[in-house]
Amino acid sequence: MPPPEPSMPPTAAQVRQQFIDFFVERHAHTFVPSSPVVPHDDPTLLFTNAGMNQFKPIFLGQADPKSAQAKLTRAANSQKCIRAGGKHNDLDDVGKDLYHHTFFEMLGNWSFGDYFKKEAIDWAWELLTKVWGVDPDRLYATYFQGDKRLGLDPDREAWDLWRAHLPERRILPGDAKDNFWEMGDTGPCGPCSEIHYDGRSDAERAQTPGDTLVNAGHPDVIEIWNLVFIQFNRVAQSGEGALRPLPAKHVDTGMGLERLVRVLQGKQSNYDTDLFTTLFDRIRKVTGAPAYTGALEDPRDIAYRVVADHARTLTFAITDGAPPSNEGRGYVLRRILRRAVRHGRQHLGAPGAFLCDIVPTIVETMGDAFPELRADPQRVIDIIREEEDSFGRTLSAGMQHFDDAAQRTDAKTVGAEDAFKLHDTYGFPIDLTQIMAAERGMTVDVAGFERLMEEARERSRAGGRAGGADALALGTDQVASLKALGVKPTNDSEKFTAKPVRARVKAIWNGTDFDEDLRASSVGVNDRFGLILDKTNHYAEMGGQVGDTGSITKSGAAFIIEDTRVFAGYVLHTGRIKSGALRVGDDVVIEVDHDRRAPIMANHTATHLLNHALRAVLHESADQKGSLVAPDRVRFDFACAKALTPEQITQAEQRVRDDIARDLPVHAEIVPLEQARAIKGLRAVFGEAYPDPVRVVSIGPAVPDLLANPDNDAWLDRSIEFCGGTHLARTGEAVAFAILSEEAVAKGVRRVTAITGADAERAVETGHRLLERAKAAALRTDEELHGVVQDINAALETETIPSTFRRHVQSALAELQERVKSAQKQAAAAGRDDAVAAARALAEQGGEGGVIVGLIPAGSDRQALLSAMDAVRAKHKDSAVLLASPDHDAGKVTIVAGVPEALIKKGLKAGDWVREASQACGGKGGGRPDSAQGGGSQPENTQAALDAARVYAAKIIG
RNA sequence: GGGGCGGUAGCUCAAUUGGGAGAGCACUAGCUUUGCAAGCUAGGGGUUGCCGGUUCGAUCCCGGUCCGCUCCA
Repeated sequence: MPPPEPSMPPTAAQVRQQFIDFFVERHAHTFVPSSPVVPHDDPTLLFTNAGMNQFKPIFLGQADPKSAQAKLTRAANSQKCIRAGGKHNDLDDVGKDLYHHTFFEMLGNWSFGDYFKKEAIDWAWELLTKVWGVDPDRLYATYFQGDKRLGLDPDREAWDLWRAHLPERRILPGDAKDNFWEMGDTGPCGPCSEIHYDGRSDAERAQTPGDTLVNAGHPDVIEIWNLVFIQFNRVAQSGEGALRPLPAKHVDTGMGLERLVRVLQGKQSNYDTDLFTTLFDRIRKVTGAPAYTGALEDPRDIAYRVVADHARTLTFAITDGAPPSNEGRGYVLRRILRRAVRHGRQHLGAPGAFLCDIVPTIVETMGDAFPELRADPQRVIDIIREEEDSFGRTLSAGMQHFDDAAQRTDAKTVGAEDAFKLHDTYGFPIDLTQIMAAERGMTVDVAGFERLMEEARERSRAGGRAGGADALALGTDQVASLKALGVKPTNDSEKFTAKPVRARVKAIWNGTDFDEDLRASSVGVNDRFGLILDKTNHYAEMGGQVGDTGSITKSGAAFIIEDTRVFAGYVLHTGRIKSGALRVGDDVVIEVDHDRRAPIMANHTATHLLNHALRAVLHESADQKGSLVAPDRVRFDFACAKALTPEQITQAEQRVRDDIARDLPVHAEIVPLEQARAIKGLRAVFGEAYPDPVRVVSIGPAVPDLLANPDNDAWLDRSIEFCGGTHLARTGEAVAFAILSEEAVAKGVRRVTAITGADAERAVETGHRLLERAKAAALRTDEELHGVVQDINAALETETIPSTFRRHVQSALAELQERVKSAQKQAAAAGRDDAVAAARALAEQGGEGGVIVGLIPAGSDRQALLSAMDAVRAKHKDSAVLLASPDHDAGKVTIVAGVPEALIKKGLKAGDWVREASQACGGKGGGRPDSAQGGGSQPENTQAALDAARVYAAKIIG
């Protein structure tokens, strides 16, 4: 590899490749592709934030000896990293300076018990100065100076090794904070050595020596490479941890690509390298903003940096399976997206959605290094566009609320309540509210806002703790005392057969202490206890399958098991003692409730078939997001952006039915994880950590056949999953299957609820019956139809029926509903005509003294009565009108009244008038002075009400 | 898991002690205009998400439920 021409600095893509080639070709490393930015098997991490993340199991000594990973001795790659929202959070700094990123690449090389300090240092020096031609006079190295308090010696070894390349004055000591690396409170750790680069001008360098600026926050004197030498293991000991030398010493290095490229391209800013300039061009195009000028404080240039950085973060995160959402890491991503959108709209003048249009450029420029970007860029674009649109809507709603709030207060401060509401309800970050306030010369009550935030947090926490259902859970302390008592983890191998088992009582847990005995006579009937036996046939709640119920008996004593759970290997049977007494050491018989277990098994097998069917009908990406396998139903959550179409539901349902009809055998076998993972089409829950060896449940093909030929495409057509649950022997035992509903549970996650067996058969039958009723209803008369439709609707609400039937019944009903509606409308119109006709007749009789009171037959149709009143008042504009209509069927009287301005002045208010009349027929009423309504419950007293109205009006008007 | 907000015409949204469901745009028809993102007039379009309760009367109040947004854990 010849050094590049000085006049032609390498591109970022070349730098990345040269780094990898250097270690792979020249020093026999294995290229291990970057792991996803979303760590799948490390719940402690929000995002992958360092190159070593995927190698953590090796450092921790937890890698499966049979795995490919365990065979690695040297590795190198460029790892995608995101630092946002977690412990390392650079989100707030992005844009404000020239070198922070939420997304960046970490070049790294690793030794796993292979080479150590000498090679790491020599190779780093070789690559930087020989391959890339970095000026050696600008380089500095640091080494660990030791820490007496921690009992650590200086890293003389590193110092000596650096002396081969650098003069003494450029090898600088560093304290434990900078130069001793630890993963956590315990575990592997060791000193590290950093390489710094002085990028200042020659004049500046002559004036101030670089060694005073290393690790001093100077923007041009920067750390570029960190070499970590993992040589100790910190073990927990009373008081403080002690360091033990590791038998296998490791090297873990990390070099930020963006910084390195900046150095190699001779730029003052990471954002001036070709990693970003192409993005800036694109941003300029899609926003129409003036070109990026590289200024530190210009809001427009800040916006450029924010948008470019965030677009990279979002593109990679979504590609790796983490879309923006309303919780967890998805929520961090949503906030990143909104920050970018705000900057783009506010400072770059972006018209509408624009972030999504940057994605293709990222795919283009980085797709070679990260081929996963090319898999489905349109999906990424769609997700971002949808988020942008949805944020736009929230934004305009919030703007409106802000305007109201700003107008409401004459002071110069936006109140804490308003600021909080904007945050809490409209998702306005407090800084956005502050910016908008500043634009109007106002400030925000931030202290009050923080107070309200704290209160809200407190409420949330309090809510999370509610519920005492976990009173019988075993915590770490209880597990420890069980161990101290010599109780061994429960042998639950019989859970798959569920045959009765003879066992011995090992512990009795009352929620507070472990008891020696449990007597029915001395405890309340509702008191619950937890029993631990030496062995069990009960399945403990796990993997979505609910725990078994059953009984524990010996002669003269019976314990009812209401639930089964497992804590650290101890299977806890919780429930109540029904009779007699049980003691620790008793020999008992434990039996599973088969009537409940049988449908659970059917439902679990059906869940697997459903999982497979959904993937076949929808898409590979319809990953399982969770499930509940209960005796009465199956709940299956999976990733899916849109609601399923009725056809898709029907297809998925039919596929499961077909598999049941085929009566396929269900195989389950425990096999090595590595081998199992190779099976084509195997289904594993994303993000779940599986044991090794792992249990494979295969519906159809036998497990040995799978292992013998793991690449066989035929396996794609079968359900093969990692699963520890209980299953049928053959699919035919499930008998029937029906999908009851399909709904959204969160953005991008849908839920299907289904049933099997006799329940499913019944549901189908009920569906048929309702559909028949809906069809038959079409023959009814308009008058009858209303009631019939209501009845079927009510049945639809309460009955359990498959969703396909539900949909058909609903659409049949919708048609009938239209008929009911038009019939009702017609009847109402006819009633109104009659009422108006009667009103005209009444009007002909003339107004006696400006007051017209009369009975109109309009049933309880208030509208008709009001129309009638309008008809009367059209003839007698100056008269006060009160009309009443009895409805003998409903047992009600409806009254309306209207009074002209002149008579209101005389004291006749419509509200009072109506009230007077209503009281005479057992009711109440009220309204405005010019118009009021009322009614009563005694239609036989309608005449009395009218009389009362006449008397009252006469009295007031005189 | 807990909290806040919303759901009204095809679309965007109004509607205060609970008292006759509206506007703009879109749609249909007629008129007008040489042409125009036109103008005028009339009209159609609503289970106020759904279920229940309180009430003489509920878009409005209460309870439940579904959907969407949002904050927190």
